[in-house]
Amino acid sequence: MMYEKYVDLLKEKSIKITPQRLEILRYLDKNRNHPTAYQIYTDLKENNPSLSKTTVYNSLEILNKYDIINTISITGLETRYDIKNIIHHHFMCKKCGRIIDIDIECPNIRKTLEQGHKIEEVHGYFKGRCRECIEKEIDQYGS
Amino acid sequence: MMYEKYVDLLKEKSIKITPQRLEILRYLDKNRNHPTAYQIYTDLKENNPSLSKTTVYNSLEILNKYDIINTISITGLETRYDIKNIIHHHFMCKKCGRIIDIDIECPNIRKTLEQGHKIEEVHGYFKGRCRECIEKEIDQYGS
DNA sequence: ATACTAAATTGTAATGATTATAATTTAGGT
DNA sequence: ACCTAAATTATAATCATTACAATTTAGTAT
Ligand SMILES: [Mn+2]
Ligand SMILES: [Mn+2]
Ligand SMILES: [Zn+2]
Ligand SMILES: [Zn+2]
Repeated sequence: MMYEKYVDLLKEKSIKITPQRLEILRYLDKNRNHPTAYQIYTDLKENNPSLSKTTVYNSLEILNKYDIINTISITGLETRYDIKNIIHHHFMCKKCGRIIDIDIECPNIRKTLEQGHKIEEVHGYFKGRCRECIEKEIDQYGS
Repeated sequence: MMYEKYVDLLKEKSIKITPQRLEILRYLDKNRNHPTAYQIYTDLKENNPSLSKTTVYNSLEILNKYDIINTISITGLETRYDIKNIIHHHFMCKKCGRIIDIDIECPNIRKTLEQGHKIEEVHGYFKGRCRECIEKEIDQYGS
């Protein structure tokens, strides 16, 4: 019952069901903070000591290939992962590093299609200073 | 006269003018195909044998910091660079690897600002199959 | 023009994310 | 219960980027 949801997701796509894939899927479902492969690996390793980093990478690759998760390359440093939900953009705070969901679609797709290209992925990334960090600065140094 | 334009750009920002920085700037001005640091390095190295890879990275970093160039993290693998011109998005073809300019701004910025965040960078990335690659496939296998 | 100095350049080594490889284990079908 | 292709694992390799320390240089002051 705890993993049923994820079993179904994998069954739909006829991907082989393994405990590792289920754990990773559940992790991404519970942790919507766009973790790195390494974060997923170390967190899950606590309760699954035999888990291998390679398996995390392999699993993320196949889950992405079958459109169950998304990749985010906003930092330029490492790939972040997001379980697929409604389409949205991302905002990265350059101060605290958080990656925040911005619930908008991209209305610009038309222009790309007009030129004859076929769009399979849309990534909208903003970078700057988040509200919390701005407010903290005001508290500290005055408006 | 050949480098005057780039000398002025650096002077404006009070960045120290060095032959290496001028070469890199000129390269990015002439090569609008979003090259990697390594591509810039190897191409410039031919006529500037003493050029160091570290210098390319350092120069790109400072040029980016002073808003003379942009970084593009569309591949997720390595950073691409673009001399700053009008705001635009990028389309990457998963077949041929080209990164193509899409001349649109992002009309979604409002939503991010509404939430109190301060936007300093906007990155719009599309991925898919470019027109040329699609046409080639049709030629080969029929529509 | 010369001398000075902080900053830039250079070559090399280190880091860190990701991928390749090969041996072992396992999921799912017969 | 067995078989086999696929998945997992540990380890090593790769590749982009950064750190470091010695050398050179741009820009300024003398
Ligand atoms: Mn998200
Ligand atoms: Mn561009
Ligand atoms: Zn923040
Ligand atoms: Zn193409």
